[in-house]
Amino acid sequence: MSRSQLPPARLALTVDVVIFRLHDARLETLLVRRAALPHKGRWAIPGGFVHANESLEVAARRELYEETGLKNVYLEQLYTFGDPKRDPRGRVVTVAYFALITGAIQPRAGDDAAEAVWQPINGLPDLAFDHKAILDYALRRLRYKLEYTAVGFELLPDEFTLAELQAAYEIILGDPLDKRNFRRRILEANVIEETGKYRSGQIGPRAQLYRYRSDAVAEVKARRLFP
Amino acid sequence: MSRSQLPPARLALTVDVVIFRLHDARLETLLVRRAALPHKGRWAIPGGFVHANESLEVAARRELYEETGLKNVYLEQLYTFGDPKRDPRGRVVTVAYFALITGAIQPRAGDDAAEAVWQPINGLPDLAFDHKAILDYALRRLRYKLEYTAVGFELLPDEFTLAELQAAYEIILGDPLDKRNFRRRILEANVIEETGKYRSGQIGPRAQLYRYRSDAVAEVKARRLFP
DNA sequence: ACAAAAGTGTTCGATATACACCCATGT
DNA sequence: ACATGGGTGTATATCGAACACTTTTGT
Repeated sequence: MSRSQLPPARLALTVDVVIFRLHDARLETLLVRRAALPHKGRWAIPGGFVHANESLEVAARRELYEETGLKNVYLEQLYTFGDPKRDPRGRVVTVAYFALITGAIQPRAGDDAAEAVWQPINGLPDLAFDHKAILDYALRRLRYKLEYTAVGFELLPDEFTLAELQAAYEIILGDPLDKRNFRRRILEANVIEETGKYRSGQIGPRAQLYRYRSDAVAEVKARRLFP
Repeated sequence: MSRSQLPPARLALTVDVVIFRLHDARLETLLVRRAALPHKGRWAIPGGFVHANESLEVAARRELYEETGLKNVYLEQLYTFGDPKRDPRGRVVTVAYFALITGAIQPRAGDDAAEAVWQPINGLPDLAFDHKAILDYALRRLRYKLEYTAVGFELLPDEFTLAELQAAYEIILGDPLDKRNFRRRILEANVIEETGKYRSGQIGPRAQLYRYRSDAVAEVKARRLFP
């Protein structure tokens, strides 16, 4: 207990943001190569210190913006990692977030990163600190959420075809889904609506474009979307 | 970014532990009355500062032990609350946990608490800091977990009757369950086993006592226990 | 013409839900 | 004897899974 006055702290707080995107039919995450010690030269999840008067989510969004130039993307707190030995410099507790973005963003290396690149989830390099554990955790959470909620849309552009949406689910969940069952479920879930527009330019018939229904509820006591 | 050296921190880290128990057919949580400023005299979730070389979970277990004398109970990280204004003393980030305990424990007030008492979830008093939000979040998570996993056992003694188990679920989920369906599901889920012993001393037939199967898996891709 | 991809229903098995009585035991 | 509470099975509705063909369009 003893909550009456703040103790002098040798303590730092960071946020790390696992950023996912779909690209070339693969799930990818953004990694930076560390330019400084410790773990200089190793790959890491982008992140940094929380500023003095900044909430955790604002800090995470700031990091995300510095790396990708994106605002207003899907972001969710994941878990807080606080093992006393996780950082050799001292006590550094990190609040991990995960973000889902859309499209082909050129990453920008921050001041502490030599490079920033998209890495496919399969075949990741060794990671600095406990970042492997953080990434594994984020991936589990992404798959879990995808089965229960409509969060998959966050990885697609504003308008998409049902085939593209199904492909996104298949890539992340890792196994094929039945086309007719998929379409029925996603439509009955009432989370997307037709735009009235079509995608053509391909061999075959034009495909109806859909958009996410901003007024969709989902989530609360929702039945599993893909059991 | 700038992760090369630790900044001087005016920052404190606490853990807060929402402790649930079942008592008198009600769900209760342990609250302490604050003995010091800020929020002196108001009710709060038990918690305190994380020590220098202590992991977050160890800190949470220590707080739990100080309040209840219990070790080895169910404990799970909930969420990290870090709004810069949540504590008037300065920047205090708290990692919230929730714990499930069993039986009639006499709470012990810590050094910063004037009293520690069990409060039924319905009709809670005003809480200090952002503790109302933390408690609401914990409650949502408890209900959610109960529907999908077998975590309800953590609120019961080692041996229990099916009627007691069903009552626990009904209290927490808030609506009645069909006796025959409940028994079928919980037995088919294969998470409990007969002890061979019976509870008697009541009017009516003796009730078989069950125990949690320690080798039960559950959780991973488990079907919803009570849809 | 041909290849690629969009769109569309039905059947069958599994699971969830609703529902009522008998009997053992303690008072 | 009576009140309390433990234990048990079935019928129906709903949901999930498997499955194939036709049509459109670009090359």
